[in-house]
Amino acid sequence: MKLAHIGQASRPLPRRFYEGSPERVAREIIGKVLVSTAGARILAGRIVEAEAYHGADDPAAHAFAGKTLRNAVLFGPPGFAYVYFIYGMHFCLNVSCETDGTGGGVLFRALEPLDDFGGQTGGIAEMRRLRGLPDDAPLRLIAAGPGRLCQAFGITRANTNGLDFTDPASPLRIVDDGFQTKEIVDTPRIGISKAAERPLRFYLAGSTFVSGKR
DNA sequence: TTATAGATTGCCT
DNA sequence: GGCAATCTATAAT
Repeated sequence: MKLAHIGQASRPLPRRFYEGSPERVAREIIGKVLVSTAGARILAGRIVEAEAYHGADDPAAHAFAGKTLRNAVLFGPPGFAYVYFIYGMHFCLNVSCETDGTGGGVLFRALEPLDDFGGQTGGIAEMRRLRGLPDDAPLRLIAAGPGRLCQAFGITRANTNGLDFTDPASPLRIVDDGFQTKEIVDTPRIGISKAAERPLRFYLAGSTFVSGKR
């Protein structure tokens, strides 16, 4: 699809949005829209859940042990995609935060699938196909969870790690479509065993697309 | 070199 | 609720 057809809302959030603490970025990214133009259809989803991961002071974070080949993106400039492979079968998507040289990032945990973006429709059918779900599968099964979200967008470490979210030419971007978030809830992070008490998980109050049991 | 835990998901009982 | 799937990073031998 031609980017020009997507319109004003396609302008990616600027670099400065990602500078500073992952905690602030995780909270403020709720309500923004993740957009992929990598495939045949434009895929879009509203970010309804995210978690913050710091560096040296956060034992649960990949950046905690210092910079390695795997987590190098977290220590680079803010606004870049960090994708890792976990449990032998799932990918998880993060965006780097903090200034160049400091480790930290935000994990995308759940999206509300959006069928049309910039006048293009059919995104939800494509996301269901990528997830291997039947045509009548509930919407919330598409991207409620970090692994599901990546599968729905066709995201792998090979095709996404290191992408610049702020580059207008990037196939993956985060945009503000004017959506007003009413209330954002913070809770402890999910699925970790270290520093599990810190309230660094944020989600859109009332959203049925948040991960976890219901 | 071998063992184990992991920012998860889906299927089984 | 329990647990297998299946690869990687890191700890232990």
